[in-house]
Formats: sequence, C-alpha cells, structure tokens
Amino acid sequence: MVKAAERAKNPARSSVWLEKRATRSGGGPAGLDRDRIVAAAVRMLDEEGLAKLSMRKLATELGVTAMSLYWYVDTKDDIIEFAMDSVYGEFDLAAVDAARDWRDRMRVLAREYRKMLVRHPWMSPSAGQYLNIGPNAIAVGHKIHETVAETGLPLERRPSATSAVFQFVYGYGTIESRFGRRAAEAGMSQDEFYVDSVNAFRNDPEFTGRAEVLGEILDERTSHGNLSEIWDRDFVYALDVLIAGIEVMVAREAEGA
Amino acid sequence: MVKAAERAKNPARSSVWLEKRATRSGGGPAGLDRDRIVAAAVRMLDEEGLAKLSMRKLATELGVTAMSLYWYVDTKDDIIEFAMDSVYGEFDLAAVDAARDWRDRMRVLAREYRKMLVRHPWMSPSAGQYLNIGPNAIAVGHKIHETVAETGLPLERRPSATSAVFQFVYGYGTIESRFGRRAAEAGMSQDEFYVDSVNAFRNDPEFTGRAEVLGEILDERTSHGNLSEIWDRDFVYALDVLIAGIEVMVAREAEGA
DNA sequence: GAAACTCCTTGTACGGTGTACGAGGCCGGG
DNA sequence: CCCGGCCTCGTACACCGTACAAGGAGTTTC
Repeated sequence: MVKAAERAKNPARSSVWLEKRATRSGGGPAGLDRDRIVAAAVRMLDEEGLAKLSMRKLATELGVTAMSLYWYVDTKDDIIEFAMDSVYGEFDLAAVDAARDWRDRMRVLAREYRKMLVRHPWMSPSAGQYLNIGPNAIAVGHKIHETVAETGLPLERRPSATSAVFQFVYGYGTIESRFGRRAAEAGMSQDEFYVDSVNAFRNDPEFTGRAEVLGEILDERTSHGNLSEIWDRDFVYALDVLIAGIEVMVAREAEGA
Repeated sequence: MVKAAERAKNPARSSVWLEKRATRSGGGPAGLDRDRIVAAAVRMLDEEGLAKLSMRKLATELGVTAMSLYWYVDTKDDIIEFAMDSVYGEFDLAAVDAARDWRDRMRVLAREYRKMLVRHPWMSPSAGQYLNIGPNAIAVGHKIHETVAETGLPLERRPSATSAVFQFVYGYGTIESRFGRRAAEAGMSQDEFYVDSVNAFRNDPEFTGRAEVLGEILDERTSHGNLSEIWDRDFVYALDVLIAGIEVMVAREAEGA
C-alpha cells in the first residue's frame, strides 16, 4: 500500500500501473469492488465531468463513505487512471484488423479514438496528465504502431508519422467533445450553440477588422448541413490529408534510397 | 463586476473576454495592477505548474492578501485566461510575414506555437478549458487562417487543413512539454529521464510480448543523438508530412474542378 | 477643518476538497 | 471463546476559491 504522501516524493513513478499491487476485491459488507468503483467513476465522469467528481460524491453514489474507497485505491488519481484504461477498452480493435489496408486501418483507429474522446469528454484533459500505460491503452498503442509500420515508412520516421496522425485525432476529438459539453451545459443543441457562439463573436467589437477570414469560413459553414455532419466531413478530409502526406513521404524515401 | 456565482449560471458565456469590463488599475497603496498580477501568475505557473497556483500564494508573492486580487479580477479562472493571452503575445508574427511562402509561414507558425507550449507547460491543459479569444490569441488565429488560405485550398477545406496541422502541433507540444516537466520534477535531465522511463517500461512484466514494435523504436532512438534533437527531427518531419498532404489535396482539388 | 465619497486592502467565515489516522464491526479459524 | 485478518466509518487537518462587511487612505466638497 503506497500512501499518497510517499508517492508525491517520486512523481516520476506516479502511475498505478508501475507498482504491482494486489487488487483488493470485496467480500466486504458493502459489496464494494475496484471494478464497481471504476465503473461508477466512469459513469459519473461522463455525466458530470472531471471537475465535479469528488471522493465523497462517488462514495455516496456507491452507498458508502469516502474513506471506504481508499481500501481499494491509494488515491483519487488512481481511480481516474483506472477509469481511463477501462475506456481504452472500448476500442474496437477487431474492426481494425478487418480493414483492407493500412489506410483503412488507420481510419478505423482514428475513428475509434475520436469516438472515445467524444463519448468521454473528461478523457482529453486526463490523458494529458497521466502516463496512460494500462493494459488496454498499451494494446491500442501496439495496434497503432503495427499499422504505422505497414505504411512502409522506415523505422526512424514512424514516430513522426504516428504523432502527426494521432496527435491530430487527439486535438480534434478534444475540441469536438469540449464543444459538445459546453453546448450541453448551456442547455442547447450543438447547432443552436454554434449559431449562438458565432453571433456572440461577430457582435463583439473586437471582431471588426480582425478576423474577416474567419468570418468567411463561419458563413460558409452555417450554410452547409448540420454541425455533426461538418465535424465528420472535416475529420475525414483532414485524415485524407494526413494519409496523402504519408504516401508522399513513403514514395520519397523509396526514391531517395 | 460579475460575481463568480452569477457567472456559473451561464457557463456558455464564461470568458473574461466576453464581458467588457474597465480594467481597474492600481493607484492603491500596494501598487497592484492587473498586468502585475498576470505577470506574476505567468511566472508562478511556469515555475510551479497549474496545480500549485493558488490565490493565496499568488497574493503572498505580490505582498498582499488573497482577497485583494479580487478587486482586479472576478475569478481565479480570469487570471489564467489573462495569463494565457499574455503568453500568446510571445508569438513572433513578424517572422511569419518574413517567410518565403505558405509552407515556410506554416513552419514558422508551428515552431512558434510549439515553443510557446514547451516554455509554458500549463498552457496545454488550460487551452483545453477556456475559450481563448483574447486579442493576442485572435491575432495568432488570424495569421493561421491567412496562411492556410494561401495554400490554395478551397474555403470549405481550410478548417480541416487547419485542424490537421495545428491540432498536431498542439498535441506534439503538449506531450513534449509534459515530458520536460516530468523530467524536471524527477530532478533529471530529459535524456536521463528518457533512458530511465524506457528501462522501467522494459522491465515491466506487462511489456513482454505486448509491445515489441515499440521496443524496436525505443532502441532506434536511444542510439541517435540526444532527446532534444529527436524532438526537433520528429517535429520537422511530421510537419513535412502534413505539408506534403496539403499539396496533394490542392492538386487533387485543381484537377477535380 | 470637517465631512463625504471613492478607491483599495484586509479579516473573517463558509462550504468544499483530498486524505491521514485510529476506532470499530463482521467473520472465519484455532 | 478469542484472535486476526478484512472492510467500513467518524473525525480531523490543511488547503482551496471566494462572499461579505469592515476599515484605512486619499481626494473632493462644503
């Protein structure tokens, strides 16, 4: 049992996954259990967001006091790390294998990644804060590296290509999910919220003469389908840009060699 | 003066920049001032990180009590929003204009963006949480859109291309800066910390048979220069991938039309 | 000179947080 | 019967953001 106080002394090792601990599972009177705790945490995180999750509320949800949770977990952060890995488990890796070639495999991976981020808006901020080396996350990472290897890029170029593609997906999914969350908080549909935001922006005196280019684009978009179609269209196209880029680089490496 | 409690009722409008307030500036005995507060906040954020910044500590740093800050600012979040925009002011937009063509302009923008994220590791998590529509941020966004317009992509494709490039930069800078911060916290150089992490990972029983592909890459990298060179090399190459991708798409749009 | 008014700073207090610590309750085995 | 795990809980601490009201300092007005 590693206390939070001791953990703080060595932040480099600060991941649940780096200290093998027996998972304590619950023949206790409350029927508690690490899996049950994590599942409840995921549910609450999805509904209320990262900021609203507190140990006391999570415990109440489970019909227990806050301190009970600490029998199964060292720290609140641990719960979030477990929750993240459980969400990584939602990746449909079989669909990746079923795809025709590396291009489609990459598209499927990107699609799954994006879906995950949008479904669980707390993932983006959390992913930035933890090491993310749970079994499910590693399985996904493994599949990503396999797929990138198939492109034909030489070993030393693959990390770049991986970054280009999946950092993009991460960023895109982050923006998209944050937008969805804000709309929900404002009690509007995404489309209503979008129109609203654009107007607020346009009426801002600061806008005048400072972002006409952006204005053109805003106009163009409000006239084409609903927002979720736009999200999809932009995402697919950006992915095509990335894939086209990789193809070019593969060809260049081939002729350069 | 908008109280935090009232602000919470309408989260959609929750940005300092969306409510024009006279900036209260300080003939007071403490010589306080919004600029001084924001500058001190940036310094503390750089040194101690987002989590460690508290109103009481920031106030102490300025020789004042916590509540004094609330004369100049409604909320702690406001301070962070101001701090972010002040950091966006570090962008060297003149260097962008000085570049030869859109490719180089894009490279300069990406470089400046990355530099900003690495210099201020608290920016990445914060950028995800606020609207980011201060004057400096808008100026940068404006320049980005101008540059993307020069690629020759049609209007409706530009948001995709913008995402592809700058979400990548955001993700890359985020990872890089987080890595630097972790190394610093562990009291090591980045290179030491990298070797250390790789070893910890490799000795993990979970690793065996699960991430050989990753293992190859790790080997390749530890044998090529120091980490900061690798960061640079990977970044430049990924950017080339993106630029190549955009060129291909521009050509396709041209022949398709 | 006194009073009034504005600008700024402060002390105190409230409701929240994560979690350390120690006291117990339940339970199976000796 | 008692003992030693396993599990849960109550209490307490230090810290957080910030509401509220009191007050000091400086300037303006009579």
